[in-house]
Amino acid sequence: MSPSAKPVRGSTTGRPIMVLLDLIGQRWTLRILWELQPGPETFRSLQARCGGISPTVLNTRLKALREAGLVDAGEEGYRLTEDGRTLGQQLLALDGWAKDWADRRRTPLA
Amino acid sequence: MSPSAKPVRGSTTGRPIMVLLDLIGQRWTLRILWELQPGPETFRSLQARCGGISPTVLNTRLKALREAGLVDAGEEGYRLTEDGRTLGQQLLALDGWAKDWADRRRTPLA
DNA sequence: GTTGACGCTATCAAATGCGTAGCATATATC
DNA sequence: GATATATGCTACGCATTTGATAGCGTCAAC
Repeated sequence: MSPSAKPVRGSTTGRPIMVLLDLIGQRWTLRILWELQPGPETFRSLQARCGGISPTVLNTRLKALREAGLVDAGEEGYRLTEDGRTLGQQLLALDGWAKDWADRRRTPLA
Repeated sequence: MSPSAKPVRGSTTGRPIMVLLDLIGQRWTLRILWELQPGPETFRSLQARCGGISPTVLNTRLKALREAGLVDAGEEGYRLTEDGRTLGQQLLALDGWAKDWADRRRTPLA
């Protein structure tokens, strides 16, 4: 049986956004995508970059990300696919948002 | 002591993006933000919208989201704050991306 | 042949999430 | 006052997920 035969946690609609939210709403998934943005990483270097994430979880996440077509494994290790990179763009936008958000939180009333 | 004194899971850097990734990289968090976008919801209606999420988790997430300043509770129930709405904008962008992504996955080679 | 790095699995404990029941409050209806 | 309904939310016990640690099998260097 396919190991990707999970019925999608949060929803049964199959709507892409729900599938995506399910995927990235798992611990470490977004972080892994984030850390892969600069370039390929080996399993162990990626593990280090993610602050010592356990190999069990890292491997599970990498499997899911590969099945989702966001990551693949080449000679240089794991890297983002084309889709992974465009999703990474969205994360960069989030990064900008997060900075403003943090500023706003430090200065409760603008 | 503040109940928000969690040391931030994924990272200890305190970088806003990491704080954000930690927050939204929890099951249901993104989904809740997503469901609140159209307008305020009561605890129970929100629970229903999220496909029967357990009240335990819903309450935990709502607390975190309120502490993060993304959600607040008014007369009409829970609703997005200004920050929550702008983050919601990012999610809308993600929605668009997810649709394209799903299309691409159905058509392996464009 | 030993040392080191690699990807990854095994094992078990701890944290998190879930389903169900139900409390306390409020409002409305009798 | 008793009953009914809806609210937000907590308690409990079990299931799933995550986590830390150890270590295997492979490979290249030495």
